Formats: sequence, structure tokens, C-alpha cells
Amino acid sequence: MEVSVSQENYLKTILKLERSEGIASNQAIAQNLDSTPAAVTGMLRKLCEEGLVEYEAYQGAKLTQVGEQHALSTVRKHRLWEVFLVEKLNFRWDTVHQLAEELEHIGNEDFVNRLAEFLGNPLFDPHGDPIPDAAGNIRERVDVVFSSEAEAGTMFVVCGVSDSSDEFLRHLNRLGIELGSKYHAVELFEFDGSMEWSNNQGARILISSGVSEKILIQVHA
Amino acid sequence: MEVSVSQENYLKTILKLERSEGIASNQAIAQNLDSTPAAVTGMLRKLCEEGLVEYEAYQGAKLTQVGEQHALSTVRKHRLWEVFLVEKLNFRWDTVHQLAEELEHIGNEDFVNRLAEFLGNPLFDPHGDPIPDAAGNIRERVDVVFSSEAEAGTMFVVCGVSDSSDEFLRHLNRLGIELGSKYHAVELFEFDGSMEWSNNQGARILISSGVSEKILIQVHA
DNA sequence: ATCAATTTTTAGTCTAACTAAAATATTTAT
DNA sequence: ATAAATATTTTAGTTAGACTAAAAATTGAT
Repeated sequence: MEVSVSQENYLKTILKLERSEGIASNQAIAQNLDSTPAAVTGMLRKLCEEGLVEYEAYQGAKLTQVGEQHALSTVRKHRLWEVFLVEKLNFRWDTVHQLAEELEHIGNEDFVNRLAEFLGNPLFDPHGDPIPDAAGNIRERVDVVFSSEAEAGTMFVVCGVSDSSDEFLRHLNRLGIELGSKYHAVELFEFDGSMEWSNNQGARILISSGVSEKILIQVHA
Repeated sequence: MEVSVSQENYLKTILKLERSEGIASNQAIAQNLDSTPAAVTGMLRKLCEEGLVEYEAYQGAKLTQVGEQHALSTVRKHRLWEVFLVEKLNFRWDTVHQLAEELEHIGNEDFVNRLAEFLGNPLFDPHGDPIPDAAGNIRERVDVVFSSEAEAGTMFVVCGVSDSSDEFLRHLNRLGIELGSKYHAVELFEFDGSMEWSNNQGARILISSGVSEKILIQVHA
């Protein structure tokens, strides 16, 4: 049973939509993959025939056990490669997505597991996204909230982003924000939802609500 | 200028044939890629239009400067990935070819160079094949001969193979021969060209001419 | 029950690479 | 120099995989 690159991208998208919306609608899949609902119908039929997706006409798509394992394996590969690229090859976190998008389609389980082992079985990728283990289990993080929720006066650590686009990550680079950065929430401006943060050197930065709503943090005890 | 996977495989094949035969004939290319001369003609036209190959009808193909650089870069990637797979992920040398064949088509110069740097800019891959440097220079080895040439009484080190097929490498595994193995040529049997070697523990093995003609060695001074 | 939104069907497109067989060019041997 | 053998190219069409536009069907909300 050969799964094509395009098919793997469908599986990944369906996994994501299933987790966020419960079911993957045709239109949502099309939007995510920059395609059309008609094309999606065709592919869902094929994936259904191959036992990767449960699909009844007009009822949207869900992954089968097999399909979900495959999708999780692809996500696992993607995130492991991102770790490799950042930690071993010294890429910046805003430049690894496209390469990982290509690398994720190569090789079998054995290969991925060796890669994971080599990297020390990391739990999170450079954007803070959890890496599924060999069995497909994702340890979801607890105590993680969006930085827009941080109350004035609290200390926190940046531990993820909900948008891994190059543009957003480059913006964070300019602000000097990266995974592990520690800040103090100085003030929330009700007027526009923007915030002022200070770092442990006392330097202050202003964060727009658009940005603070995409940064994941853990508040210090 | 996008070069497809298939095109990169053509370039690699032409490079190989050019080095061994001076020019790459249509038939030879077809044979190497398990295709037909007619298909090769079509692809050579396309590669010529894209400036990767010099090609005049009926005259065979040669790489242009650009085409050669591209082919060398692909070979570089292939061999670096083989080093990665064997040294970092602990694959055996007879199991890395297919994976490297897929990995070699991913990413740009920057990526390869970082990979090389990470691996310590190795000069040879796990089969003893030289790895082109970033500029495309291959340091060909000197003092290397086929083991079938070893005279009785000499000591030598295995430093390469001219056949990297899984079958051959697995055969060497069974014989206990690997890169860096040291042997003493005990005797050459004129009858069938087979040889007897002994290792530094005194264990003796019989090597058929078919095998000794594919093993590259450096004779000890 | 009706209408708007969504999904599916239909019919056909596109790209990249391939093949078989006929036609043409080149090379080799005489 | 020329015929025969060999190699290459042309022609015409195939295949695979995924896509599109527009028409038809279905669903869900009121």
C-alpha cells in the first residue's frame, strides 16, 4: 500500500481538522491544501478505498486507525526533522518548515525511529509543537495558555506558537522572542488589547494583540 | 529553473557515463535508468533546452558546466546522506542506498553544506566513494587498486567497492569484510583467479575472482 | 417546504514521463 | 564507396496522478 506525497498531505490536513473541528469538511480540506472541493471529493474516495479514511458522501471525512497512524507518523517525521535542522544544522526556526515538509515524506518507521533516537527522543519541535512518539501518542502540554491571557504582574516562559509561518516567526525574531524566552507581563492596555512585557534585563517591548494571541506560554508558579 | 527528480537522475547517470566512457550514449543512459532510447531522446532535448546538457542529435550527450555542477551536487548529497545514515543512525552499509537515493533530491546548496559541516566534511562515503566538495571537486584517491591485483605476500586495507548493490555488500558482510579491514594476501590461485587472504588473527578466507575484482584496496608500504 | 450552502458528478485538462514501431542517421565492414 | 548493422529520432499515442469548471444533487436551517 503506497501512500503518495499528496495523499500524506491530505491525511495530515484531515488529522488537523479532526482535532480542531471534530470532522474534516470538504471545503476546509480544500482551503488548507489550496485546492477545490471537487478535487477533495476525488481524493477522499481514493483514500477511502485504500482504508485510510472513513468517508460517506456528503458526510465529511474521518481518519481510520490506519490513516491516523500514518498521519501521526508523518507529523512525527516533520517535527523530528525540524529539531534536526535547528539543533544539528543550526537553521533558524523560521526557515525549517519548507525543508521539513519535503523530508517528512521519506522513509519508513525504522528510519524515523532511528532519527528520533539520534535526537534523544525530543518531546517538542522548535516551535513548541509536541512530537508524537513511535506509537502515535502525543503528550499534550498542560498549563499552557496564550500570552494574551497573561495577567499583569505574572512571569512566564514562551513555549510555543500557534502560527509557524515564516512571516510570523521572523516578526518574533525581530522582537527578540524565541522558545524559552522569559518575560514579565507589565501591563495590558484594554484600549486595543496590546501588552507591555519586560525581560530580565528590564528591557520593555510592546506586543500587539495579534501577536500575543499566537504565542503560547507557561506562567511561572 | 526547477530540476525534477527524474532529471536529476539523468544528470547523475550522464555524469557517471561521461567519466567512464567520455560521452553518454543514448543506449547507455537508457540501460542505466532502466528506460528506452526513445525516452532518453525526449529527456535530453528538455535538458538541453534548460541548459543542463549539450546535445546534438545522434551525437550523444555531455553535461554543461551548470549541468555538471548540479549532478555533482546531487552526488554530494547522496554520499553525505549515506555517511549520516551509517555514522549517526547506525544503518549498515548495505541498507543505505535506497534512502540516500530519495534524500539526495531534497534541499538546496545551503542545506547540503550545513549537512557536510555537521558531519565534519567527510571525504569518503561508507562504500569508499569520494564525496565532492562544495565547489564540485572530487579528490580522486591515489594508490588504490582492485584487490585482484594484490600480489601474494602483501598487506592491504579495504578502502572501497566498485559495486554498492545490496547483494554484493551483504556478501561482504557474510565474509566479514568492511571498509578499513586489513588483510594479508596469502596466495593467488591461477587456476580460477581466486585468492586466499588472512586477517591479523590468522583466520583465512577464500575470495573468488568475481569478488576480488570489485574490492578496492590500498597496499601497505 | 424552500433556499442557501455544500458536496458530488461529469467531462475534460494538464504535466511529466513513458512506449512501440516506423523512419532516419551513423558507423562498420567489405 | 556502399551495403549492412547499429544507434537514434520521430511519430503517435498511452499512462498516472492530480487537477478544474460547471452542472446536478444533497443537506441543513428556517
